Amino acid sequence: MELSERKKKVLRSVVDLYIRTAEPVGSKAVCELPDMKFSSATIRNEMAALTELGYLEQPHTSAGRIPSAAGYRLYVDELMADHRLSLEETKSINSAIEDKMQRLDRMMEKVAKLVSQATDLPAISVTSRQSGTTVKRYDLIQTGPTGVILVMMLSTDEVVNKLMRLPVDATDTDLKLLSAVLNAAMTGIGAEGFTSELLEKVMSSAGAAAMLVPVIVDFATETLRRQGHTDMAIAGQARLLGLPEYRDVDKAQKVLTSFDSDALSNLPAVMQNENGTKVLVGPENVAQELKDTSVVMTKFDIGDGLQGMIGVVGPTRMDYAKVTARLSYFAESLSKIFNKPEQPQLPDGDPVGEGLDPPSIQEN
Amino acid sequence: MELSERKKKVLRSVVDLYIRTAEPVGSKAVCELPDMKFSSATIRNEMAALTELGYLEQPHTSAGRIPSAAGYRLYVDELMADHRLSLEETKSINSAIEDKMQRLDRMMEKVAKLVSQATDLPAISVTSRQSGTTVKRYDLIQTGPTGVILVMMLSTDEVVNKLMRLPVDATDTDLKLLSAVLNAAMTGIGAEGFTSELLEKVMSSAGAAAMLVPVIVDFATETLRRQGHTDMAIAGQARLLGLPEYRDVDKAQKVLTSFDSDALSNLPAVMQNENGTKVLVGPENVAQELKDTSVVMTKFDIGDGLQGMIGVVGPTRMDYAKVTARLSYFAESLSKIFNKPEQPQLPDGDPVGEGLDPPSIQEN
DNA sequence: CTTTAGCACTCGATACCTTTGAGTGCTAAG
DNA sequence: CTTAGCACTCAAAGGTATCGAGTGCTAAAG
Repeated sequence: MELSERKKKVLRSVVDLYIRTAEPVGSKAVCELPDMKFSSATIRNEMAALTELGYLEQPHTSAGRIPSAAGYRLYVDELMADHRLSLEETKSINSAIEDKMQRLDRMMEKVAKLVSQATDLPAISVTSRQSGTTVKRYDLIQTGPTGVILVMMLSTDEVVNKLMRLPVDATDTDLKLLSAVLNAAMTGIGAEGFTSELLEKVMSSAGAAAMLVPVIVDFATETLRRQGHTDMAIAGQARLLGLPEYRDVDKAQKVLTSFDSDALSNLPAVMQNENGTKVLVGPENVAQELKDTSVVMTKFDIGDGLQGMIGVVGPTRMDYAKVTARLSYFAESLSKIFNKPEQPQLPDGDPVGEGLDPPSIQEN
Repeated sequence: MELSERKKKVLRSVVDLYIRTAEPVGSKAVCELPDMKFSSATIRNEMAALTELGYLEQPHTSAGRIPSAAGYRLYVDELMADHRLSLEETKSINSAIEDKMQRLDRMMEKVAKLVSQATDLPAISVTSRQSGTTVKRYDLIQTGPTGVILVMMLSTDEVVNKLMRLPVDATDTDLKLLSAVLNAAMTGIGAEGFTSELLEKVMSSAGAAAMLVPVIVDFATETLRRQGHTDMAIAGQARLLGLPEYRDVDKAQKVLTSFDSDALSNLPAVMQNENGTKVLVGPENVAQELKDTSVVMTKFDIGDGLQGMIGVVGPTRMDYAKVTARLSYFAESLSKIFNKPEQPQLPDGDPVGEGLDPPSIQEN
């Protein structure tokens, strides 16, 4: 059943006001809004109806109304105005992302900080990698009589290295042999492929530098295993305490504690089949600790099988329009940067992420 | 002037009780302690004297006493019992540090988490590197027609790499030439040494792969600059909210916010000339935000010009004995691990870090 | 039929007051 | 020097009255 235009307008007003004030909204406040042409009594009737329909709730008889989860859903899906970013906002976001950073995890830490700043809420950034990474290529570089650097190039084109010491002298030829063996036998297989049989086989044909093989296999296994891993950074936790709903220390503590625990580690799973921005409202959320708390997450593509996500955690009352707008913009900027890896380039003036899917919302 | 034995005993009792209960300590509570053989009236007199001397304070007339900053100092310096770790405690610390981890920063993140767990307080881990790092050696590895991996070995023996793309085909010989030039001209100099004259000089003699030089110089500069940098991880922020003194959200927020800002970035400077454990008590602390808050930090050596620190942040009332004991033990274990880089090995059963300097304290 | 003004009612929030009790300092006796 | 006793202080806790925002309902007006 479709709501009347007027009901929608009232509902939107209530949500907007509640987002701004964090306090139950009364009929008077609504009817005093600039473009509301009805008296408080009429509004009262509409609000009573909306309460009946389950879009609003009443904390107690003589208080105003607050939006229910269903009310938020309707708001996010249909009613909220899309919040265009001002020029200054896009500028400050861009210049923040601009400094090219070298290491992905450092960068994502920084991004979390920026998102937190932009939204005034705690922010999360996640990178997760599909498993199935393999080593594409091994190189060994000799440094001094017993020093050897192992350089591995992964199937994701990421390059990792490790410095090793060799107890006996090894010639350049020994190392060339070893790397040839490694490249022949140990490329294109995942972490689970490094069996002890393989290890033995490689060692037997590896010549003088064979004692390096276990170290290499260890390192490779560990590296590949880590590749399937998710990596998460959180910033701006303190901002939570600035919000009226978390003046109650116990509530705040529950939420903050859930950051430290791995309550959020199933976020990637939840987002797996989603695209664009997803709003998780209220109870039965990713983590049970987060009643009254919503999570807004946006996925973006890093390339190379890497999956990036940024998001914020805040009260269900948060300003969804602003938050989703900023997240989308961040995500889009980041996507652009990652797709031109060598010369990070700013996305230009276009202020809103038009290419993204509309936000979807999940509730209950 | 030296305090009488009895005064010391009373002072110790007051601090101990206050640490346990977080509430002003009355004469009755003190005289009910097992080995206190005087009546509450006597204790009252002693406490009045200690207040006179500035070691105790009275929040208001009819409340008990709490230790002043001076009181804490005396306590930490002379009075506190050294808290020996139980076997389980050492075991759990060891097994936690045990999993060898590859990347230093990841490891320090993990360590912060562990310290936080062990002390039930927010924990900080810092690694800082003296500047003055240089590149010791360059290697170029060709991967496919246009792919090149740059591997740099730093004077700290750390190895970093970067994947680059070359717009034109380059032969193995071109790369050999380039790396020879790099090794000849660009080793042993710091970030400030990479001038544009040097860049030009190197480019002119670099042959076919010369266009890589600016990218390499950029990367090297950035890397070296980062080397002088401090790196910090914080864990367990939520634990702060569990403490009675931070039920006041505003206080808690101030402290937590100071984590996000760089208020703590001068910690390394403060610790520069200190060894062992340092206790920073109360106001005029590292960060002004941290009134009522103390920081306990322990330095340890990572080697290779790297400096490690772990510490906790908590109320001035924190259990110094326990905290310093655990920090020392952690620090010692970490030192041992870092000094046997290839096969991390557990420190064995010796429960307390006897080799460390006695804790020093700074106040005001 | 819709809108609006009026009004009695509800109930959390606030302010004010009282009570309670832990803790003190002082005095005087042991 | 130590201790029991006692009057005094003052924050914390609890109880009561008041206030007012907001409601639902009714009846009149459009």
